[in-house]
Amino acid sequence: MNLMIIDGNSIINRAFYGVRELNAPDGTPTNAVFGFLTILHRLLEELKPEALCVAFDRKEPTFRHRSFEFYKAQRKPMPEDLAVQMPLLKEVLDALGIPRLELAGYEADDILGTLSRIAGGCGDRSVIVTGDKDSLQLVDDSTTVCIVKTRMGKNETVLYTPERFREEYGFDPPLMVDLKALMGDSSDNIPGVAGIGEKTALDLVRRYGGIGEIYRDPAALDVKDGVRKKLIAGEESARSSYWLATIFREVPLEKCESCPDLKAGAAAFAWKLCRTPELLAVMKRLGFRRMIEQWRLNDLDTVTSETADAGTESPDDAVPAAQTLEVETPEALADLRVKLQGGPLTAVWVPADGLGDLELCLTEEPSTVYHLTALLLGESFTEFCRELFSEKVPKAGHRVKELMNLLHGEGLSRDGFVFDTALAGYLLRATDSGYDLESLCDRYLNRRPEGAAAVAQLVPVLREQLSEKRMIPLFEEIEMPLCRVLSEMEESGFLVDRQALAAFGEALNAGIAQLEEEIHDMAGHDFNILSTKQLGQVLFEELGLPAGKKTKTGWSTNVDVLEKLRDKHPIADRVLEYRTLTKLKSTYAEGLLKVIAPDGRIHTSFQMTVTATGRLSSMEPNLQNIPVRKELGAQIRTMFAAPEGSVLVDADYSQIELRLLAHISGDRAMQEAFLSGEDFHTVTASKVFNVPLEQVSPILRSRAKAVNFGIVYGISAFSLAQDIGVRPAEAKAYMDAYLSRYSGVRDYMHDIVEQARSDGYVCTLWNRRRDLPELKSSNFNTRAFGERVALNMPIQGTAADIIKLAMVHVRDRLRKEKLEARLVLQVHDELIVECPLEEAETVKKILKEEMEQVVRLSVPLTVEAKAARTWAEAH
DNA sequence: CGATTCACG
DNA sequence: ACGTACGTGAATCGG
Repeated sequence: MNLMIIDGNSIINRAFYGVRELNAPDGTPTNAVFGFLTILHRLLEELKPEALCVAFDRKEPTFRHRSFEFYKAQRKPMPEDLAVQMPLLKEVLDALGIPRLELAGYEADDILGTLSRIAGGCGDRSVIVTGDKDSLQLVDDSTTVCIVKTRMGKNETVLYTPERFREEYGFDPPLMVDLKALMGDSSDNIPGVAGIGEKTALDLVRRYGGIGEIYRDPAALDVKDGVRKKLIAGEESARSSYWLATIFREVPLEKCESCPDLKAGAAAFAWKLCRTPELLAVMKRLGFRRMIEQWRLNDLDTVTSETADAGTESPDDAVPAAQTLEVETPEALADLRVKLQGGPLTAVWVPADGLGDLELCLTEEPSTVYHLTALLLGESFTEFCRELFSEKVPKAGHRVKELMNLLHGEGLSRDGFVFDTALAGYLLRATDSGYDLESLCDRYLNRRPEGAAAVAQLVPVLREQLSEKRMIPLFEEIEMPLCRVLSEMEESGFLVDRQALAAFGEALNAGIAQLEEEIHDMAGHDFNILSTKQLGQVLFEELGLPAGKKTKTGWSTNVDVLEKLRDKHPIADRVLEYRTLTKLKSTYAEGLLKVIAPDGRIHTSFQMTVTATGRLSSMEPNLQNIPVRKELGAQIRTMFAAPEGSVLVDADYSQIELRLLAHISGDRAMQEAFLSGEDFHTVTASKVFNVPLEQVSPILRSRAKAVNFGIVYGISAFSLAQDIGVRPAEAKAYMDAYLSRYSGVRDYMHDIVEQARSDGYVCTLWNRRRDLPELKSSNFNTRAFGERVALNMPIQGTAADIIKLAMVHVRDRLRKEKLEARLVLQVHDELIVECPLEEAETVKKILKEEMEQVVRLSVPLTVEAKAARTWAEAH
């Protein structure tokens, strides 16, 4: 028989840190239980065990086979949010009928070891499921260990048989104990031998075996003298560590509460899923709706007449299921029209395929859905829509900007939208991966009404949460009005010169062909230059060039690496050039040609709910990454133009992020630098390198510029060094000088991280928020990442708030002044307007005014605006 | 479909 | 000892 034994503590721990925050309808955290069950379900599918049990730690000091000192120094206490889920998990396991084993004074490990030993003795096979590698010592012919890892939110499992173990470690599983005795394990408070780390320990065990062999005659070992010394000095510690690392396989399991008769071996734990009403009730209470479907818990296995239809409780749905009313006659339509007139907020749902039919739901009456079909209602439907989609009827929708695009396409107005459920969802949790209606319903309603009813029922919940987080002004004054601005910009599009673009693409071919030939000649054979793998082989194996950085899959061949090879072999330059040309050709020349609409213009779509910082993103195509930095690429921008008789006005904020750093940090020196009107990077260079302003050389200025940007990103000295090509120690000196001259920035960096740690999030000036669970991670890199984000997001995000608000103001001003001018593009700190030649001066003035005056800070915001026929010239 | 590379702010 | 900057989207390769 096949027995699966789960290390309950270890798996629920993994689950807790691996699964995002989740709550039951009553607010109890449930992420760890959810994660545990997800892992369990997957393992049941994969391993199909016939018997099953879960072991838990009970480390009360009634009996200890490990010494008291180490007991005291146990790991940190369990976080509160996890602790409250332990009883929940046990309750769910009981409902599932899965036996639990725990015994005061023993760890789960010991129980796993004992049970697998007993099962093996009865001729049964066991799989131990756990998240840590301690249990690998138990691997033998009848015991496999399944290690569950959480990587990037996904669970991975590795199944260790003795063969698999030997392959990876190079010795037999029982020697795992010896390995730990040598190298120690800080998470388990096992000291090991001082000075011996993983590398040395692995080497010793592979070559000599266990500590018995190693200590038999240390003098005879073929190791460095230093290692021998450490080994000899640490013998006692090694021997006690061995004892500590050994899993105790003689736990008196029969003393466990409700332990079945172990003489039967694995059969004592025979298990299969029983879909009982109790189980269904628990899962419902926890709000695990998807899991109920996944496990088909609604198909109850046991039909019990009394409990099934008692009807005494329905904890899940406080709101009755929505009822759909077909509006089929002009009279019914007229009635509905009257209902809308009092100005109640109306939720609108339009199916993806267009305005053929339509659902409405009054938020005051959230369980009645009105369904209208264009075909059935004919003329009166059009009439009705004209009124519905007007200023007079306040409306809520899901993805309002897209809805506006659709409406505008049908000749209807974009007025009256005051609530977007997707946008609200985004503001509340900017790092989620998507905001489709189903996910929002799962998260905020715990039920899944459809279409208009979903929107109507979400509105009050989302509004309440926005209000609680003080985000209503951000939502109502910036994001909602922006929907319309963006919808208009997408409709406008950006004119491109199709012929010039095509000609440019053609012109690249000659260069590409020539470079391809030269590269193949230098390599001595043909290969695919764009294949990193093949290129790596040619450069580093065949030509024997020094390989630099490695990636997960092989050698890196990126610009940094290739630039270092420039002096070593002429092929490097050719490959860089080849990459440049093919990128311009495929991404820009061909890519953009493909998306020119019949009107000769490119209509990007702006995404409002993608970035974690509050910026917009642009896709299909991305017009926010059109080349500019290098000469050849910048030619693409000459093909973005205004039509005959019109011009483009380009306006961009200068150094908005650094100005925001000066404002937010409150650093006087930095503020004064901006107020002085001097070039900011030059002033910085003068301060950092301690030279008079007029003696700042271009190289010093560019280094200071790199430090300025680095600070905004939360740089390390190492990366700064890499960026500007100096030694890390030198880079560190620059940063120290910078932070002592701008000491307010140093304080800001410290304070914002502290604040983020205690609040769990950071905010912009408009209260746009980003949650930072990374700061609580046990992983150093994850935590360091969280700290950099805490520094950067308020700055990048406030810049996003500012330009978004400016866009709304600019658009309103252009309309109010009855100009033909229209916004066509935003590129993070830059706005582009197309207008008739004669409006150019006015538009320049309006852009500059509206952008600079949108908010008053402790430093001025400055905008440079210029008009020209092409984007290249205007920028 | 994940990884790599490179275009932008 | 770690592993090295924030935020995006598109094209391409290769499993």
